[in-house]
Amino acid sequence: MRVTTRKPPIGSLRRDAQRNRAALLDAARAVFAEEGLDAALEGIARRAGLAIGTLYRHFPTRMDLVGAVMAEKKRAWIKAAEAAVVMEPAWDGLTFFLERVCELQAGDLGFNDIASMRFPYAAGIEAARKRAYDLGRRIVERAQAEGSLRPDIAAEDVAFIVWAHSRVSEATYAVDPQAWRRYLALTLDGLRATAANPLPVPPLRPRQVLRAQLRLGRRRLR
Amino acid sequence: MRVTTRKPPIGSLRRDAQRNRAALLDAARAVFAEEGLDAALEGIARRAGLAIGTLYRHFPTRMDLVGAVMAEKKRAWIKAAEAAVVMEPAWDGLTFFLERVCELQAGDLGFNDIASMRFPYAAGIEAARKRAYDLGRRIVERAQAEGSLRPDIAAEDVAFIVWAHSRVSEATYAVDPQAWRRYLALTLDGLRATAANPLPVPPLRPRQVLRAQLRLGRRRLR
DNA sequence: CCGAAATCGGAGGGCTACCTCAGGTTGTAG
DNA sequence: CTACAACCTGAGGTAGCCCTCCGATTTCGG
Repeated sequence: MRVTTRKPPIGSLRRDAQRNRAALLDAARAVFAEEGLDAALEGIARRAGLAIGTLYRHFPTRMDLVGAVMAEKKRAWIKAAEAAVVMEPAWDGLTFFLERVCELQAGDLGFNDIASMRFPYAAGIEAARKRAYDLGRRIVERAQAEGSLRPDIAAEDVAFIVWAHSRVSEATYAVDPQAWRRYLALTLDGLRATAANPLPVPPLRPRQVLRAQLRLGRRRLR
Repeated sequence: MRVTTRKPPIGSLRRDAQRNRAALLDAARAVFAEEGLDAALEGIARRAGLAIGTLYRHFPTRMDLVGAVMAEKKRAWIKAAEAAVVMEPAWDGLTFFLERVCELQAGDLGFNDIASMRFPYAAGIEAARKRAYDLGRRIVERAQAEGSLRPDIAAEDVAFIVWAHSRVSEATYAVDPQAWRRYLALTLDGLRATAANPLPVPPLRPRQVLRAQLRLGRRRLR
């Protein structure tokens, strides 16, 4: 007698579970985009037409769901940075990077949160942010070496742009989905070497950026 | 028989009520500053050492409390604009105005909300914002007439700065209370006529600014 | 077509916040 | 000192959300 019992491949899901998981991700994508990462999980389940228990079975913690929803955007973020860091002239790399990040942020409050806060217990997200910020540093330094980016800027100042943009797109996206481009262009004009006037205070230190990112999070999650 | 009953002057309060009202305002000032205008009213009452019913007796709606707490800052806002609009050169008026507004926003999430959202049912606040925005328009136009401010800016673009700054100071204030000055300086460098490069999209129309302000509010209040 | 395992539903307990109101307390005019 | 209006309290009803748990349902290999 042969034991032909074939277990389903590890990690595979029953068909209904696959369907439900996909529905949850779709709903979460939409809701997180509209409301941010602090959206009500019950609302997501409702929108997916499923019970709250099902959501928790698939994603035991909020961050599990967030991680799954944001996976693609996270990859796009890194890819943009990797492309930007080898562009020539380096100024184009900088503008490409910032434009791409802002594009990802536009109309997606969830990704805004990803880009501007920290989530100490979500390793995947933290890794992506660290990678993006490290690449950002090199992008900045290359543009400075080339002479196009004002030399009194620090890589840490990029965080300002991300924070600022998150609010701008939150306000304007529904009203004019392209409006943020105008604001980003103004910002870029202030970053050119030719625009430089003395800055009143030194940049944040890397540690301070991290603390500032945590601060944003404290208000809304967990 | 003479009726000598002297009613207390209209609007005057019993001494204990005066004390309590002041305590509520103090607590609300602190809590709104830390958490924004959507802070829990029960937390404010708790912090004032009073029962929630007392808070509601003094301030029947949240906006009554907000209005009372923000009165001074509202006046400071208008005063800054009125001073700026007659400064010479006009560029100094513009920078003074923006710096002053950002200073008011810094470390006060409540005033950030006042400056960047709309509250259709709070007439006093709406009047102040309208006045500030009207003066802002003249400040912008004067600086353009003088040639110091780039001509492709619209008064509506000032709203971008307020929105952006609200997030920047939210993130950074606790970590470095002066950091926002650096970001504002960068922004100003992008506004100089000498920094101008073509902008990709037209400014928001006044109506769109109003709608965008409402949008920010929808997420957090009422 | 059966039965075990996987999955699902949704009630339920816990929490926090909103806002109201009836009953007790306090300030003050006279 | 008194009486009453003004004031204060905090329990209580409503609501939304979190997260868990277990009985009911569904899937799927054999």
